[in-house]
Amino acid sequence: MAQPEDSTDRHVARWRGHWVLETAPYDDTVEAITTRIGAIMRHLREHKKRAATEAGLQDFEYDTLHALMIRDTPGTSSPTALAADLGISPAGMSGRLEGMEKAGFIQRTTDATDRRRLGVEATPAGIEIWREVMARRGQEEDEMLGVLSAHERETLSTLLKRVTLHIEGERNR
Amino acid sequence: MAQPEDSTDRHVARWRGHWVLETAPYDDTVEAITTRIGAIMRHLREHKKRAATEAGLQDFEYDTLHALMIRDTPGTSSPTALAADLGISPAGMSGRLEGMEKAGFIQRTTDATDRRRLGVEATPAGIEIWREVMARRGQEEDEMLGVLSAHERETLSTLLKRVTLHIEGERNR
DNA sequence: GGTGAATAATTCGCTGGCGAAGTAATATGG
DNA sequence: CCATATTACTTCGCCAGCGAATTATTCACC
Repeated sequence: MAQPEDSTDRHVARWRGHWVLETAPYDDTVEAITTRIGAIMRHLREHKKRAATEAGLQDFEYDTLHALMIRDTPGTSSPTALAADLGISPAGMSGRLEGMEKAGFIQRTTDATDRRRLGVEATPAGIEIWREVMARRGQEEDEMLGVLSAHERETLSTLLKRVTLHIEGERNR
Repeated sequence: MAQPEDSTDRHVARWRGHWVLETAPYDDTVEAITTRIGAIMRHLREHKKRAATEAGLQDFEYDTLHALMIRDTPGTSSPTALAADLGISPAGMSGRLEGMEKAGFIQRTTDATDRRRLGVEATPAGIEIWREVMARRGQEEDEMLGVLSAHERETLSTLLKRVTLHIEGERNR
């Protein structure tokens, strides 16, 4: 039962001492949750980056392929829609697609009925390398969450869902 | 009891149909957890960015001040240590400090005993504006996690801690 | 105590990404 | 139908950050 400390415990303990917000009282548990979520994300992000690099992709190339593959229409999109999904500017998208087309990961196709529109398609080579990275990420996620029992994972997922429902609901109000 | 769907539910449902990893069986709950953590992080990150901007700081300036303030020695550090905390290169740090010193948020001081070393200190103005952003972030975190009861927050924090202990333990092995 | 290794920060050349302006094509409405 | 607005992407000028090389200082040890 006596859990050892994680870095967040140390952070919060230090924090409580010299930072008390006058306006809102400082809540250890809230701070601990957000800090731990941050730590987990950082871990996953770094692992993703490593997996991508080892598969021969730059981080942003993998991100682009990934955004392309997880759409409702997997492997097909438009530059504008992709940019929106990725949270980058259309200008940045042009640059990425240029390089990735040259590298053979994606292909730009022209739309027959509207010549302003482009299509972006993942090539077989792109899909293959993306799958490679995905497999590694899946393994890492399983490994990471393997410390929890199936039941605990359900609990965790449900609690997180309450939070995401809340923030997604906010946006539509 | 019948919870509505969040975006992750939709993502996972779509996903299950057209993506099954041959090597490791695809686990809905694991995928849901990581996706939701990602959604929460993105929400917090965007809120942080907005709060910083509204307070008159660029995102990276706030990050720098923050890293400086949450050290064991709050408000004081060296460029190298700060760069390591922030995960940026020493070269990038030089640039940031240059701009932030001009803007009056931090100050570089010389070390009396070792003239290679510099000190970085947050100025009163820097601390003030950082606190402003912190207050907003704290409010947002409280608001976001306010959908959970205190008891549920404890549960969530504990489950997350099991995970962070695991990934932190890995690193020291 | 002088020479070579190590350490701290900066400078330099380059890259990815941004916002704004530009180009090209399609939609709209009088 | 023609003029104007809108939409989709690209180009341009700029900025933040990276890795490598540079400068300045201190440490280590024979």
